[in-house]
Amino acid sequence: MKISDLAALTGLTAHTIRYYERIGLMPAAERDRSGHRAYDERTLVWVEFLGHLKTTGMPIRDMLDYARLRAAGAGTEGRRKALLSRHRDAVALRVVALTECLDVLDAKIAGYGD
Amino acid sequence: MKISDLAALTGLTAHTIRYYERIGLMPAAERDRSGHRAYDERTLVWVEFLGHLKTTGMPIRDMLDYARLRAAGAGTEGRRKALLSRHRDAVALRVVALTECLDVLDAKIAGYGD
DNA sequence: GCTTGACTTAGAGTGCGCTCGAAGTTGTAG
DNA sequence: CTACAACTTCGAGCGCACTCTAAGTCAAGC
Repeated sequence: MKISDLAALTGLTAHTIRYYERIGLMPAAERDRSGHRAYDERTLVWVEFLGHLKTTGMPIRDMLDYARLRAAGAGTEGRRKALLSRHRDAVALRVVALTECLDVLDAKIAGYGD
Repeated sequence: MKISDLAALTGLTAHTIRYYERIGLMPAAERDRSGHRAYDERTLVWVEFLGHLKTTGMPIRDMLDYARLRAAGAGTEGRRKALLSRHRDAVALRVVALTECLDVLDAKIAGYGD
């Protein structure tokens, strides 16, 4: 899979994928015989997971912490779990906040009548 | 109410309040006899509403559209309602997306065992 | 063989939303 | 009268997450 394929599948641009690699969010990609990046299924899964973290508003610096723990391999599971759990709780709080704001918006909208 | 009071009540800084005024998010503040900004209750309500828009991720340029319609007064209610309705729907979609991501996170966290 | 287009690198530029600093003025407490 | 804190304006700087440009390489199709 070339970088354009990964880009098409993930919705990122090739530029962004190289940027993610550069900052350490993705491991250095394998290369084909012409020096082009070659990706496999595992990378796709990882990028999609990053997408979930991004959708939920995790800053890149925290994704980097997680990526480094993942790269460090065995022995870091506890810290990875803790990191994700903290994030999960923060997201749950944001869902509550957003839901409350929806009520405010609905009231305001209703106030404008038909 | 001075700018520091409004800042304390809203959680913004005085710097940010002046910035909001500068870009047009807030009308030019009244001044007391020494040239200091003097706010009333209505401003507080407006800033709190801006806070709801901000919490729900509305970009400042959209808040500006809303603020300009509001400043234009009567006759813009329909457009104000439409703007808020569009935003409301976008927020509702984001709540759904976040909730789905919460499931993904929970599954991932569970995968790390105890 | 040559064009075309996707790839490569390094590094500069962009848009957002603040955030801060400098330099000066004013109101209040001791 | 003097400190001192809080206010004023203007404009520069920052952190984030990309986003794009330039200059060059490479492989495949006509």
